[in-house]
Amino acid sequence: MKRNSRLSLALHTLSHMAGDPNQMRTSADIADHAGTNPVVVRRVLGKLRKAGLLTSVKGHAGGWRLARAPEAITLADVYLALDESLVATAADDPAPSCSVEHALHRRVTGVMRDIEQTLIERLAETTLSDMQGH
Amino acid sequence: MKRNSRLSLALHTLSHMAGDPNQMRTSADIADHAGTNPVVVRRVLGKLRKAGLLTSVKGHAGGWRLARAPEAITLADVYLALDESLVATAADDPAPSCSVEHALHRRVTGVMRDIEQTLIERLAETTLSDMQGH
DNA sequence: GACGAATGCAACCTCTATTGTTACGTATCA
DNA sequence: TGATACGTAACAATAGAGGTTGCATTCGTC
Repeated sequence: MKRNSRLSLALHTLSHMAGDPNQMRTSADIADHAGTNPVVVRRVLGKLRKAGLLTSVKGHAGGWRLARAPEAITLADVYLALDESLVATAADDPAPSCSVEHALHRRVTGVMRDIEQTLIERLAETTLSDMQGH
Repeated sequence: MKRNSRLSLALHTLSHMAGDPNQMRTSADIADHAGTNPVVVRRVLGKLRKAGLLTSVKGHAGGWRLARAPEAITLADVYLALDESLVATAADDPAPSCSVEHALHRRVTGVMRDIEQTLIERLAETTLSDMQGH
């Protein structure tokens, strides 16, 4: 795995879980299927848990499970949970001194923010159960 | 600069050029405005040139200029010229052995490809001249 | 209560991608 | 001929992500 592996891992895992929502899965099992490491899995799934998409149970017979029905989880939920803004630059550049450049800068960041927002709206139209369909 | 700096630099430069398409700009000037380095600028703008969005002139009084009218350059052109697929995993994972996992894998990559395609379509709706309007 | 299994989390290493920088070749125009 | 600017290669420095180990904590079972 290399690029966008977090999003890929999240989608794989969630899609897999959506096929049998009641089954509890351990990070070790998931890591085996994904060809990675339990700690890496817990790292990514921890973000999904914080976003309320998954629940985790500690201790013996513990593991991970969907927190909601697959119909109630959209790809936008997943994308936002991972908190990786693909398009938008997160206010990294210091505001330029020149006022003309400043206006230009605001215009560019505004456009990129719009694009990101549109992408999120499109993602919100697809749920995990939509992905299940053959 | 850190994340998506290439796309950001490209959009800044192109948007700036769209405001006065006939003026020739040197990589040094652009680098000054963008707060970076002439070589970095030439690197990024070289991709835009290969994609036919810019023309460059060597030698004395040389520099960079738009190759087409601002109305004829969309953000999708820019994105594709930079050749950085933000969403799609470029067939990096080896196909899983288990057939069930294989089907799941194809489903997930298909969804990610759709997402990328959606993003590109959205980008194609905005031109450089659209960005000029405040 | 003790033991095993699982998450939660921190620290670290390694690898890769990107940026920044220097240097040099080449082309163009005065 | 000389100044200017692109084109490109090579290298250092940095940042980010994945991988790994270790350990504390929690929960079920014996």
